Amino acid sequence: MNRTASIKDVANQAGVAVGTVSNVLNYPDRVSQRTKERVLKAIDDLGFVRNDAARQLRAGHSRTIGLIVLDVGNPFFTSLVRAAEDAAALQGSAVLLGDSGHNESRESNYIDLFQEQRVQGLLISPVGDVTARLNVLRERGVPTVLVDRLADDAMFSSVSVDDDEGGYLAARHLLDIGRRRLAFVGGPLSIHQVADRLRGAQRAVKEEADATLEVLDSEGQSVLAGRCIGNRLVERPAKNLPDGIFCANDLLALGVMQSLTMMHTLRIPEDIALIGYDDIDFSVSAVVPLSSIRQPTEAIGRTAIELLTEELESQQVRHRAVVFTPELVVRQSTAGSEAGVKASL
Amino acid sequence: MNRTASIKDVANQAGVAVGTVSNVLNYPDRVSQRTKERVLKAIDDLGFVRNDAARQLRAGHSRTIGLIVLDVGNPFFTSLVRAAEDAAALQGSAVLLGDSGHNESRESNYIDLFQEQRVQGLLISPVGDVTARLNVLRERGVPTVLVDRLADDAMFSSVSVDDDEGGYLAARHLLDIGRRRLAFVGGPLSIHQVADRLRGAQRAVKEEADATLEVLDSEGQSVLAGRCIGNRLVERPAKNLPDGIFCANDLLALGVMQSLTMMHTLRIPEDIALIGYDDIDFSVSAVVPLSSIRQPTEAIGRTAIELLTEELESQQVRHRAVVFTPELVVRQSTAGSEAGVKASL
DNA sequence: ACGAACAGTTGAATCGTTTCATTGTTACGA
DNA sequence: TCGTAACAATGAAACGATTCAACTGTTCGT
Repeated sequence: MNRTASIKDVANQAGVAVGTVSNVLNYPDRVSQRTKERVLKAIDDLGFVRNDAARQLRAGHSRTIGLIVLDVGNPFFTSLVRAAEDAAALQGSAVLLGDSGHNESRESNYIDLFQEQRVQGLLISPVGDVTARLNVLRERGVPTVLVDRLADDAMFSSVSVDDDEGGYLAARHLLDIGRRRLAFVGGPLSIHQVADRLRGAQRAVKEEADATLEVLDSEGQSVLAGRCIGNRLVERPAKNLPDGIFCANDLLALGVMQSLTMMHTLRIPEDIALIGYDDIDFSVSAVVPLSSIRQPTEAIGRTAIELLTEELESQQVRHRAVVFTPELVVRQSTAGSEAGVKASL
Repeated sequence: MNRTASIKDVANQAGVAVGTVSNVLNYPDRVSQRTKERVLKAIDDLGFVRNDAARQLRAGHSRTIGLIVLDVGNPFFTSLVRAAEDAAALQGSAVLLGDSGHNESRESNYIDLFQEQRVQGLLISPVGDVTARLNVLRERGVPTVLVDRLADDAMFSSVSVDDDEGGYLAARHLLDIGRRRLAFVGGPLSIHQVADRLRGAQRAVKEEADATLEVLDSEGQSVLAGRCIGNRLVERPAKNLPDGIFCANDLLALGVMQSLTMMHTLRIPEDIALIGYDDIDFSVSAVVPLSSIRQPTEAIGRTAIELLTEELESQQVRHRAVVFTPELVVRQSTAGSEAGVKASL
C-alpha cells in the first residue's frame, strides 16, 4: 500500500524545493517555464493530489459552506440546494449538506460538525432557536445567512419568502371561487412557515363575513401525513366537510388528494377545492393537477450564497433581509365553477 | 476578531500539557477525574472546538465517505442518499454528496474533490468509464463500491438491482393484460440502466409472437422529457398509437401521462396502459395512479455502506456483488380489462 | 567593472492535532 | 527501606501544504 505522494515527494522527484512546487500550484507566474514543466511532470508521474486537510490547517478555514435544510426529501429544498451548490461552485466553494429533518438535536449535531470542519459560512433553515449559537459563530468569523426564514433582529442576513402573503393568496383564491367553509391543513404550528401561512389565510378569511376557517393539525409535512388527514375527513358526514382546503405544502395536498379521490363520492374541485404550497414538479401531474403557491427556489438558493459571500468579503456589512413574493398558480384542483379556468402548466 | 481557541489554549487555561487535553478528548479513561474536570471546564470556558483539518492531517484520512449520484432531483436517489447517510452516521462517518447530473466532467470533478478531501471510500453510480481512476484510488487505499450498477469485473464490490429483470416484469405485465403494441420510453440508451430495462422488455416481447416493441428515445429522464415524448405521441393518428407504454422511470411516465391526459380523447389505461419504474412516492397520487417497478432504495443505500465498511476494515476482502430483485407494483394505470384489479397503495 | 534591480528559487516556520516514549508519582509487598 | 508495578502527565515529533524573508544568479546601466 503505497502512501499517496506529498508535495515533498514531488519536490524530490523534480529536484526543486517544496516552496517551488507550492508556487507552481498557487502562483504559476512566479515560476519559470522550464521549472514549471518539470514540476508538472513530476506531479503527473507520482499522481500527486493536494491534501485538502493540510491546506485548510494552514489557511485556518476551509473553502466550504455549510447548508442545513429541514428536509431533503421535499422538492422545495432539493431545488434550493441545487441552486445553492451551483452558485457556490461558481465562486469556488463546495457545499456541505445537512438534513435536520425538523429535529433540533440533528440540527445541533450538524452545526457542531460544520464548526469542526471550519466552514467559511453557514446557510440554515432553522428548526429550534439557534440564535445564540449562531452569534457565537459570527463572533468567530463564521457568518450565517438564514434561509426560508426572516431574520427577526438585525443580527443576520436572511432570504425568505413572504409566507403570510402566500397564505393570503391561497385562501383569497379559494374565497374568490366562491368557497366559504375553508380548512387549513398543516402542522405542527410551531413550524414557522406553517404558522405564517395560516396567519395569512386567516387574514383573507376575515375579509368575508360569512367565511370560516377550520385548522387541521397534521403530523409533519409529508404525503403520508396528508393521507392521514384525508382519511379522517372522508369519515365525516358530507355536510360537515369543508368546501375549500389549503395545505401548508404540496406533499400534504397530494396526500389529502389521494384519500379524497380514493372514495369516488367526493369530487375535486366540485365538492372540495384544494390548493397546496411550493408548486413542486409533481403537482402538475397529480390526479387532479394541483393549484399551488410558487416560490422562487432557485433565486432563494442563489441569493443566499450571494449574501453570504458579501459578508465573507467585507468585514463590516450591514445585514440584509431579502424577501421574495410568492405567486399563485391556478390549476384544475381549484378550477372556478363560474368559468372554465384552463389548467396551466 | 478573536481566533478560535486551540488545544494549546485549553492546555494553558487548564494548566496541563496538550497531550493531556488530547487524551481527555480521545481516551478519557487515561486521565484522572480531577484533571478531566479541569480540562472540560477550560474547554467550555474557551468554547473550544476541535479542528477537523488538523485531525485529518495527522490521521492521514478523513472520517468521510464520498457519494456520487446521477441526479439528486430523482426521488430514487434522494431516498438512497438518505439511507446511506443514516447507515454511515451509525458507524461514525459523514457522507459527502456529489450530483453528477449524468455529466462526465462533473463526475470527474467530484472524484478530484473527494480525493483532495481524502475520503475513506467512495460510493458511485457512474456515468462514464471511471474504472481506471477507481483502480488508482483503490491502489492508494480508497475502496469504491459501485451503486445501481453491476461491477462487470471482479475489481469492485457493487450493489445493484436487476434492471433486465425489472424491464421484463414491466413488459410481461403489459402483455399479460392483453396489450400487444408496446412502446418503450427512455434514453439516451448509453445510460446503462435504460439499456438494461429495454433489453428485459425486449425479452418479454419475444415471448409473444404477435407483440411488437417500439423504442422512443427520450432526452433524459425528467418529467419534462416525458412530456415531450407524450406531446409527440398525441399528434399521431390513433391507429399508430401503442396500447402499452413502459417508461424507464416514473418521472418520464408522469410526464407522458400529463401529455396524454391533457387531450381528453385518450384514456389511461383503457386506450393506453402505462407503467413506470422506481415507484417513487408521487406515483401513487398521479392523475391515474401509476403502476411501477419498485426498487429497494433503502436496502441499496444501506448495503452499499456495509460493503464499503467491509473493505475498509479488512485489507484483503473478496469483492462482492449484491443484486436485488425488483418488484412489480400494479396500480390503476395498468388495471387489467379482464378483472377489476384494485389499485394498491 | 561595479552595484542595482529583478526574477527565480530556497527552506525553515507555521497551522492544530495525535502519538508515544519518557518522566514523575504513588502504593504496596518483600 | 527498597524495588517495582501501576498509573498520570508530559512534551517533542510527526502529518502536508503555504508563506515569506533570505538568498542566488542574471541583466543592465553607468
